[in-house]
Amino acid sequence: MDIKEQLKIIKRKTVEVIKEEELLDLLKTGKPLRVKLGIDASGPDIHLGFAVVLRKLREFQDLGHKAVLIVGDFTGKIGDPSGRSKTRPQLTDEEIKKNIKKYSYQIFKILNPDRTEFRCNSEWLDKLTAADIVNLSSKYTVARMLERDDFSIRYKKNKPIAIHELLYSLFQAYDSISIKADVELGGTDQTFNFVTARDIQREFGQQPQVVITMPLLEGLDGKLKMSKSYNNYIGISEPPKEIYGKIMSLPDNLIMRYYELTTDLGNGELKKIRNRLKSGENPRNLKASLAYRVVSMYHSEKEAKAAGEEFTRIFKKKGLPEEIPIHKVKAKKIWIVKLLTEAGLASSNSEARRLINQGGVTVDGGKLTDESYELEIKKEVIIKAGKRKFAKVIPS
RNA sequence: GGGGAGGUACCCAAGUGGCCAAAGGGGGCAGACUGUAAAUCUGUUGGCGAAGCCUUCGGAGGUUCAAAUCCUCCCCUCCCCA
Repeated sequence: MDIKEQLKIIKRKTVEVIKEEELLDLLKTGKPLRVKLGIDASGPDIHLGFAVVLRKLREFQDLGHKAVLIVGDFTGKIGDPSGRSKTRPQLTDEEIKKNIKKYSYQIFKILNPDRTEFRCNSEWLDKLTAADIVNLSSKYTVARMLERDDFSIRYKKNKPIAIHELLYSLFQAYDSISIKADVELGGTDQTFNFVTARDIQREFGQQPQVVITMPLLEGLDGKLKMSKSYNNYIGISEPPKEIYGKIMSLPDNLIMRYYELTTDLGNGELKKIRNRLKSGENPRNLKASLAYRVVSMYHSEKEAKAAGEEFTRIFKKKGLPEEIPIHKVKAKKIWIVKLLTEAGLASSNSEARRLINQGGVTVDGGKLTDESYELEIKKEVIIKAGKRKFAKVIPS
């Protein structure tokens, strides 16, 4: 393919390419490029935000380049030695292996396995001696580290920054050296690390990597970036109706953003959708077709359709879902509060009481307001708690 | 090493002997409304089958009828000086 054409594809929907001329030169060589992407060894769900980056990586693969996935198992194994971060628990080799498996299952929904190389950074980081680490850290200064937004904010706010956090930045750079990355891909929040890597690579006599950053997708709350720790994410391997429902719960002002970043629609089609929104079409419909698209991408059109129908049934028509979890009860009579807790509709008796008092509980469609009610279990009964939780209670 | 300021629930943050299961905000949940799990408004937000009790304000002890609050020791963070 023509190099200009390649460049155009690569640049689509990116935020920044550092530097474009260098990328052009690399493309001109005609060799498959090594495109680095770092992933977390703790193996969380891959969400739509990360998928933005993965889909870009897939585009590289389709142009004949190689994806090099770096599993951060070194940092994973150490955990956070200061114990400050709960999100960095210590992982064993076993767990890491399991996580990689779990990861690849999700990743290959997007990437092409034939052009993917999985590497663990403990491969080279484990081998570093104290002398190596001193040498590596001599290549960078504290002042430059503190330029990083995240660090400078914390520093100004008198929040702690542990020294190993600074080191981790350097280790990431060292990853790039070890795998001889031509390009590194990631979200805009990673810019600093990626650029640091360029400097360090130069110090080690290596051609600096080209840095390509992608926009950060906002999460369900509409404000913060999508992330597991904010619990505002949509995982690509979540069940179809979860993905569908979560997209329906997006704030309306995020509709276009999601169309742009989570689908492969081109400018023409995006424009059409933008016009439909402007002309006053019910945003609900546009969200529904977005949800349909996304579910189709990661599951199938058939499942997307089913998820859509289910959504209409439950929320528009206030009906019942297709499948309702069954809860068997032995006793002839049971206290409603206890039943809600046992059936998993409430996490504690207190919460169950709250639900009842707030009018969130119905039994076979009838609202229940007495928290001391004893329910007789003679036949099958459908309990609904809140808008989305159901249980079918049957005598056993 | 010396001096100072701090550590409160999911997060931020008030409270400096009883009225404190702990203000306020964020987030979560529920209800109303609707176009939907949008937006907006209202309510609610430790646990235990009533009263009452139990656990929770960095940790361990102590004083007191009573401790987030006072005392002792310890751990952690930040600032200034060296």
